[in-house]
Order: sequence, then C-alpha cells, then structure tokens
Amino acid sequence: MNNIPSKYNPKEFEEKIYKAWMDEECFKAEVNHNKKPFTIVMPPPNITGQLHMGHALDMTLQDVLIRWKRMEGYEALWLPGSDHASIATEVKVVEKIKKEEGKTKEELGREEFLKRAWKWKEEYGGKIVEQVKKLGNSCDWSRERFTMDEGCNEAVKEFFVNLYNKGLIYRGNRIINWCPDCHTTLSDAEVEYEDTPGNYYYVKYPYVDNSNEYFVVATTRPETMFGDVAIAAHPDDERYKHLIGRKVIVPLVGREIPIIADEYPEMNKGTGALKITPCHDPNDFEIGLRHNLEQINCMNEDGTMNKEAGKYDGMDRYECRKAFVKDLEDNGFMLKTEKTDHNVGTCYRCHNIIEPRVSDQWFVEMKPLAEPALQASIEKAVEFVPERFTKIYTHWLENIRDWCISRQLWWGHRIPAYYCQECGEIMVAKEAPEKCTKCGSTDIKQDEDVLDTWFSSGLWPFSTLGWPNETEDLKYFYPTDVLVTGYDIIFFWVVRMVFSALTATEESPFKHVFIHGLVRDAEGRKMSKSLGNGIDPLEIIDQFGADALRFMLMTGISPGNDTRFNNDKLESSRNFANKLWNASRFVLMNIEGDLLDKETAKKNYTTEDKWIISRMNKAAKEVKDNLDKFELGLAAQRAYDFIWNEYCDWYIEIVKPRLYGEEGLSKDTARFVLIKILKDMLKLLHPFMPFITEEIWSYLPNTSTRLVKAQWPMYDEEENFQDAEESMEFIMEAVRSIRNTRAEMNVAPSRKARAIFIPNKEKISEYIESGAKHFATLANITEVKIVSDKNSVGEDTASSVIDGTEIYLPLSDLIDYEKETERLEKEKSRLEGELQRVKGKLSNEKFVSKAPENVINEEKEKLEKYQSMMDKVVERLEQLKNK
RNA sequence: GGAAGCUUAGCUCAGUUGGGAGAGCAUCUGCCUUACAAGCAGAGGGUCAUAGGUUCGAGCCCUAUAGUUUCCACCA
Repeated sequence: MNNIPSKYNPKEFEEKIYKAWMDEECFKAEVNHNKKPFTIVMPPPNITGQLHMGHALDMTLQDVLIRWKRMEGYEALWLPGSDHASIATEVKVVEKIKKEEGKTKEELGREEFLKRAWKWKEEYGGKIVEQVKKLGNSCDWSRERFTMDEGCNEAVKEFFVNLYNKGLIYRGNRIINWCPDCHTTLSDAEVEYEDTPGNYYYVKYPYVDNSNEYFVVATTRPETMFGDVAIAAHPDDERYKHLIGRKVIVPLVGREIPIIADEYPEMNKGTGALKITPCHDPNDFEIGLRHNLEQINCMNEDGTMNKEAGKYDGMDRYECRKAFVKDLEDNGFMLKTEKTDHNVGTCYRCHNIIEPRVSDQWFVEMKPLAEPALQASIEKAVEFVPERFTKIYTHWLENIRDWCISRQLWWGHRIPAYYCQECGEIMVAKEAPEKCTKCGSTDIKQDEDVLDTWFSSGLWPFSTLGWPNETEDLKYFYPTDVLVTGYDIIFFWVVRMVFSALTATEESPFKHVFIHGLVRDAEGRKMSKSLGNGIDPLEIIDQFGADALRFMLMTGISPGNDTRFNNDKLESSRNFANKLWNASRFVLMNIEGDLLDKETAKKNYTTEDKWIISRMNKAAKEVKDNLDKFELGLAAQRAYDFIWNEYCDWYIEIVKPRLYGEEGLSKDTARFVLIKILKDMLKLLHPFMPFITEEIWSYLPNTSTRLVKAQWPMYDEEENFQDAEESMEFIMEAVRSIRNTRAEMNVAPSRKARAIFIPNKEKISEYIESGAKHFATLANITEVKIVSDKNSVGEDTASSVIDGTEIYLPLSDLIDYEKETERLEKEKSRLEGELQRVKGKLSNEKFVSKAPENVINEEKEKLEKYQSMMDKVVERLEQLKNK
C-alpha cells in the first residue's frame, strides 16, 4: 500500500483514475437478467463545438444518477453519443471551407462537401468525448453512437417509410419559414423572434371605380405589395362592411384586387384591414386558400426581388422597401408612417430575418401523433420533474401544426424519396428502387434534401439501442428510465422523442423527464458567445479539479431552476474535497496494522461509536431518499453536512485520545469505526465526487473492488442507536455551551478549566459521567464534578443552563461579574421570548383542542424545559446582584 | 396577448405532506491544538416582496398587487 500524498491535488489522479475505470470496463453494461436495468441515454451534444457549463450540469446530473443506481445493484447503462446537428454544423463547415479554401459549398459539390463535414465530425466529435471524460462521466463508451451512424440512419429511413406508408408524411406546397441566408427551410420551433424597430406604412389604394378615393391599409412590409392579391376586412367591421366587393388598385403596381371579408383581421389593430399577400405571410396564405386567391411570389430564394417587382427586380428586399417607400411617397400614395416595434422572426442559427415562402416540402401530419403523446402524459407514462413542465409539453402538443421536415441542406439524413424522371412518380423506400414502379423507367433520382435534425434526434432513445432490429439491448434496456435535459428543448426534442417512440415502439421512451435549468454567469446573465461571458468547464477543472466543479454544480440547486456560476461556491466545494482528503489521511495514519473483526468491534462500541454509526445510517437513508426524488441538491448537502460536521468536527476529535492512547480494544474499536464510516462516506459521496473518492478508496485496506462498483450503503435498522444519539446530543450541547461561555468570558482555549454540573435527572448524570472525558478533549475541561445543589459551587463562576443541567465554570481570577450578568441577561431575554411563544400557544384553547396530540405534547415539554432553564438563570442573576 | 418561475441574512442560494428560520461566502472575536489556515472554536445578522384570506398554527396553501426573469403566440 502506497502512502497517500499529504496534499490534495486532483491533477495527480483524475486522469489516472478515469483510465483505470476504462481499462477495467467499469462502465460497461451488459444484458443481465439477474439484475434490473437502469438506463439513461445521453442527450447527444452537437458536434459544432465545445462543451459548455450547461453540458457540465446536464451530464453531472446524469452521472450522479447512474453511478448511484450502479452502486445500488442495477445494471446501469449510460449510453453516450453526439448529434450531427444538421444546419448548425453545416453553417460552421461552410464557414471553414470559405476561410480555408475560399470556396462555397456549391463550388465544392455535394460529395466533397460531405467529406469535409465528416472530417469535422471526427475532429470535434473526438474533442467532445475527451471533455465528457474529463468531467468523470461514467458512460459506456463501447456503445457510443452518432445520429448519422449506420444504425441511426437505418432507423431514420425505417421510421420515415413507416410514417409515409401510414399516410402521415406528405409532400405539399405550403408556406414555410425560409432563411434566405442559410438557403433552407426552418421548422416553426427554429424561428426565434426578436424585437425589431420598424414602421407602419399607411398606404393609399385607389378604388378602381373612383381613383380620387382610396382605401388605406397599414403594412410593415411594403415591398411585398407586388404580391398583393386582395384586401381583407372583418365582416362585422362597420367601417368596411359596405366596401366588400369593391376593387382597388395596388399603387405603382397597377394590379386590380378585390376587398374581401374574412374573420382573421382584428378590428382594433392597425386600420383593421390588411393587404393579402399569400406568398409572403403564413396568415395571408391561409386566407388565400380560403378565398381561392392567386399566389404571386415576388422574391427569389436569396431574399432579392424577382421580376414581379418590375423595376426593383434583383434588388435586396430591404433596399427595395426603402426605394419603393420613397416612390410611394413621391407619388402621393403614402398617407403617413408611424414608428413601431414588432417581433420579427429570425433564423435561430444566423439570425437573419426569416422570409415566409411557398414551396414544395415534406411534412409530418402531427395531429395523429400528438394525440397519443398527450395521452401518455395524462396516463403518467411520462412524468416531468418538476411537474409544472408538463404544461409546456401539453400546451405545445395541443397547438401543434404540421412539421416541415425537409431541409435544403447537405449535411444530414437524405430523404428516402425517389422521383421518376420520366413520369414524375414519387417512390418512398429505404433503398433506391431500380426502376419506376409506375412506368418502369430507370431514370430515377433521389430527393436532394435532408431531414430536419430533430427527426433523427427524436428516435435517439431507441435507435441507439438497436431499433428497428429487435436486439437484446432494446429488449432489456428499453424503455429507458430517465431523460435529463434543460427546459429549453422540451418542445424541440422531448416532445418529438415521445411521439416518435409511441409510434415506433408503442412505448414511452422514458418514464421520467428530469428538467434542470440554465447555468448563468455570476451576474445572472445567460452565458453566451456574443456576451463573451461563457466559462469553460475545462479551465475550471484544470484549476479546481472535476470533483469540485461537479460538486459546485450539484449544491444549492433545485429541479427546474436556473443556477449561477459562483466562484465562492466553487472554492468551498474544492475546500470540501480537501477536507475529505485530509480526514482520510488522518484515518489512514491511524489504522496501520490489523483491524478488528466485525463481531469483536460490535461488542466494544462506545457511545460515540454508536452515535456516529447511527448518524451515518440515517445520512445514507436521507441521501437515498433525496436522490429518489431527484433532489440532488439536497442529497449533496446532506452528504456534505454529515462528512464535515458530524464526522470531521465531532467524531474524529472525540476519538483522538483513544487513538493516541495505549494499544487495546478501545483503540482498535475506534480504528474500526473510523474506517467503517469513512468507507460508507466515500460511497455516499462517490456519485458526486467520483475521482477523489475512488482515489482515497484505493489507499484503504480490504477494498478489493473499485469504489465505482461497491455496494451503496443501505439503511440498517440494527445500526440505529437512539440512546447513543440522545446521549451524544446532550454531550455536544454541553460542549457547545461550555465553549460559548469560555469564548465570551475570554478564557483562552489553552487554559484548563473545571466544570461543575447540576443535572436535573438521573439520566443526565449518567450522560455527564460517561461524557466527562469528552469535555476534556473538546472543551479543555480537566475536572468534571456532579453535584446536587449550588451550595458546593463556589462564587466565582461563570454559568450556563442547557436542557437538563446547569453548568458552572469556576474561573476565580478571570471572572468579570458585569460581563457574566450581561451574558445571563441575554439568555434570559431569549428564554422569555421562547416561553412567551409556548405559553401563548398552550393557553390558546383552540390550539389545545384542535392541534394533534403529539404537537401539544411537544409544546408542553418545551414549556417545562424553558421554564426550568429560566428558573436557573433567574436564580443565578439574583446571586450576582449581590456582587 | 397567453403561460410559468423567482422575491428568505450584506452576497449566492437551500428550505418536499403547514407545527420552534438554514448553508456557503462575507463580517466580528479568539486560536499556526502534530488530518486539514483550502483549517478550528465562538459571535453578530432575517416583520421569509407587499396586502388580504384559509387554519389552533403559514416562508410553505388560496387571492390580489408590485418588482424581476423566462417561455409561447404575433412582420397589419
């Protein structure tokens, strides 16, 4: 056995420990029917860049759960992987190629572009894996997956074809969100709205039958007037009722368009009437369909105007707006302009303004898929933690619209649809058909587009376990137990996994959805690239160690709430690791030689031994109970409190004399208990701080297996020692009281003192007798005397009163009566407050008649206790008066 | 426009069936006591946002208000 280093230095062992776990395949799960499975599939990070603090939080939560369940004896599988992140990655790769090769992707061609994208994946995917490992995550790397690997691709094709055959995927000419910069469609969820300053332009549309009169319509987008096909007003709008059916001329465009009635316009917004441009607004598109209006597209894919815009042909849409507005003004068609702020949809990747656009795309019909997903939540097949997030889920599903899944990109799953070039037949199949099923032509081309990245992420929980094949893994590990993710992607992702799974596997993909918040910066701002306030987890690990980072992220958090990155908390986590390290060193220094056997030790447990064993037993139970409820913050706090306060501050200090004393049973028992509790503590803390606990574990005697595989400490009724706890509680209270008195009376810690106790019960006398040695150790009390009344207590004493006894410290030369009086007065007023409260309660008839009996009894006991303490304090104050 | 969270010590935050307000950091006092000064011991500090209500009893449940954050919807 090597000696444990005297300084805690995580850098010396974190990497080594992770390598050992990997070499010994500690994280590898296998189908084992003698054990229950526990499965988490990791939300796959995008391969677009580096891990951030949010990932660190997300993954630590998962790792805590998986390590804990593994130790509890489950066959725990945490399946890792990464996401190809179609558009996000493509944007980055395009940038890179532009920078390095000076080419556009079109210049490069599809095949060459994809080669570079795969190279990117190898490079960044690899980096991410390294980062995940640095955090100490216990994933089964032998099962690592990628959303575009062969198996996932198989699953995507299978799922697409299935949905198509069920009639749930269709190709349609619809209005979609178009990013003119990325040159692709976006789903509704991928559009981000940003407050943008703009103008209301009040434009005059002259009547066809009387060009001296005009109809005024407010618009924020005059450049779309080239696509105007009608003006709509609400049928109940008194202002416009009589005008329905008349025709106006689109100014400068010259087109005659009708005024129509439709329910959509809101009477109190703008002028109450709106121009209808079906090709450039989703609502107008719907109105256009209702009224069978023409669709006139006046823009190109890149956001420039087309020939419909006449002399503005080729101009950018915003330049056109400026120029056109000026022309309208110059020609007297502009009534007025008003400044306004409105929310404008932007691309979530490049933040350019979205242009609604009518085009042929693939859609998933959502209503039939949403229904079972809603049902699953109602039946609690999926449960959100905290529960309130169910609302976001149901709200989204209840208001769902068909999902546009085709993307005009190259990096992604290519749509398994094939077109006959001869007859135009559309064929959807997993493999390319050799010839047209209709006309027999062999001139067949695959759809150029790829699928929305969320289409494949939606299959993630089961595609990674082998679906569509009925693999052993799928049968055993699926459905998974819990999905851990942030609230920001509930509708992006969680919803899609649920309905995809219900369709493909007829089961909810996970039982619990454990939602966490964001990691914000120290000022509470969102960490973002543009603000430059992001904190790199790797730098923190480098400085403080992964365990400190993990523990910082775990403490003080509650499910679903955001948390701030806090340097103080980080330091205190590191200090905690250091504390554990030193406590372990202390134990190791004192346990050399043979250890006692369990039975002998048991027979020789002292009160303090039983106390710490009992406390450990309870701590383990409470940590487990909190983990069961996904209250990881409380669990971490409980482990912290036990280790630092009870074990280090009290137990270690208490047993020192036994360890430093003569060889013998007492010493051996203390050593036995020290190591026993240390082992349990390491287990308890291991899910939170895996590295340091494993490292310390390796120095302990009789540890044949790795800590990661050790048995979690179970609550054991035999280790529940209520009497010992009571006794120790009393002694600790007395010690605290003596220390307090000493400190307030300015008695140096090094100065020895005597203590005289006047207990009020036989039981208390016994506690004092058995605890006499502890007063010496913990409060430098060299002589303990128990007396029955004050007669034998000298005059020059400082005193205090706790539940069960009066304590006198003879301090002849040091006693300052004024100070002593002051102390006791303070105590008196505190007790007065307590007594008033308790008496108030007990004299309240309603309380006595309605409160439960145990509560009343508790209050009665308190009354007795405080009254007795009060009596003693008053008595002592009387004495002091005469000084 | 709709929905939700938050408001507790100087700061950052816990507080889970309603029953004597907690932690870390900061502050003050005393200690380099041979595991740890990244430490030990002690102390001070809170009308739990405000106003009502339910209850014997509210930080916790209900209603309203204020401040704050977030999500959804929305280019008239």
